[in-house]
Amino acid sequence: MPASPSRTVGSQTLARGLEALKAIADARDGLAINDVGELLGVHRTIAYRILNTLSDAKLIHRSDDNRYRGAAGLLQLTSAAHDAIRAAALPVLHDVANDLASTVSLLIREGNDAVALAVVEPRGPSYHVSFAQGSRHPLNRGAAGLAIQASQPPLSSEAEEVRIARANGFAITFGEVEPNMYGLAAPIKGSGPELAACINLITTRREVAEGAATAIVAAAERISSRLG
Amino acid sequence: MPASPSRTVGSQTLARGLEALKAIADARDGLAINDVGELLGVHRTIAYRILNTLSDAKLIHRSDDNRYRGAAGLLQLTSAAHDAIRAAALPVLHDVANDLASTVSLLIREGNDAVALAVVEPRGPSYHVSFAQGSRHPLNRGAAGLAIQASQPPLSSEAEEVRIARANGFAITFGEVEPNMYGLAAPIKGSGPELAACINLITTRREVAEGAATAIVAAAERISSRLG
DNA sequence: CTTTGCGTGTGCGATAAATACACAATCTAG
DNA sequence: CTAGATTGTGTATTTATCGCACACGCAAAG
Repeated sequence: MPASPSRTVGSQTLARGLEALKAIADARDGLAINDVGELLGVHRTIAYRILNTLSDAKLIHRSDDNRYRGAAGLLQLTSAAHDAIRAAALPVLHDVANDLASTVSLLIREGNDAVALAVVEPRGPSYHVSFAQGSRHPLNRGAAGLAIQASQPPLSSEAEEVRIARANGFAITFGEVEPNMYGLAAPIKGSGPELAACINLITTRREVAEGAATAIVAAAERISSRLG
Repeated sequence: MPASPSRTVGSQTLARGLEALKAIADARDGLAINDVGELLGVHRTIAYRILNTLSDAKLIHRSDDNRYRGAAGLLQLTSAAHDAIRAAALPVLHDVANDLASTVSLLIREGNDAVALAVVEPRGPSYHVSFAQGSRHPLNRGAAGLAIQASQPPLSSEAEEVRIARANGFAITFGEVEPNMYGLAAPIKGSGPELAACINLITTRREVAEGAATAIVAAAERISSRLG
């Protein structure tokens, strides 16, 4: 296999369709056919047929005003593979977020990224930071990446911080993902070899991060036990 | 426009890709390349290229065991158009579900269907019925369809039951969607002309349905007010 | 060690599917 | 009514897809 410097082979039509789908899902007020054609840089009739196919799949819906918006069929796509851990984690995340008045999230490993499966903000009008579910950052940056690696069996190639995190039961970092933000993460054990996960707290206040370790570790263990 | 009896024109490649995407998202333990090829009835290499494109879009992820599973990018597809009403409704739905120990849901109009944007089951080990979010049924069957129509300005063509529902502020039906199930629904007002919605309770017990009307109507109004 | 089998990734010619154009139909505005 | 903007469809052209052939890596068997 000659190391391929080029991009992976794919299919143009599908890629265009997915691009259109994402754009429509993101648009708060829908997109018209011409918007989509322009966005994709293709003839209007191409967009028309792509939109037809997406509509047939119930992933988008054409409203009476001839604009396309995301359809409820998108909700069915939330992967069954992640449903179990999400369902187990959400109530715990809510409790912790409210107790600590901070944003907490559930992250899993996907390739070399940590991605947010769920993000829960504290109830009420407190100041707190947040970020979008589905967002991702590299595994080698931030507390979440350390905790996720620590949730897996030790590797000879792993960094020193991972070993420390595994020994401590949690990881804490500052400014590695976002400037001036503390991250505190604990691995979720027993999530299986194909599902490495952690729970993560993010805050701007040092004293919150340092005082939350036991609560976060306990929450991770509660989630683990709910997975049995 | 001559009434077209044939199917809408679309694009084959995109349709196959979406079919693969749905199958993978549904599979609890992922799919291998050959599974996908067989499922689509196409050559393995076609599936391979489709899966590449879906992976590039971060909608699926290829794990170390070479199986494809739904990726967290799917979460980003939840339509921005529905985010506002979902976020406004979810806490209210939780409260009502627990208070009444019944499954409650948020439904919106999509064409001639009512589709479930959110389904919340009561906490705890009580007996209750449920159904999947994203599922749909025709607008002209069940309490939800009546309530959704009642949330819109009156039409001359609308059924008598819709007028009654609008006058009462809620609708109640029995066995129209599922046998032996009571449905109780209240329109959510002020959701805009392109977003007709209702809140719906489903139960097997007549006394629960009949006693819940005021609570459901109040919940619908709480959601309305949270949309301002 | 070699052989066999299985699964993955890629190059390439044939062809079916996507593309872009032309035109019809519909609606709104003036 | 005309003019313009938008949507939908038939159709020739062409390009992206298709499906095969083959190379590669790995693991179990001989």
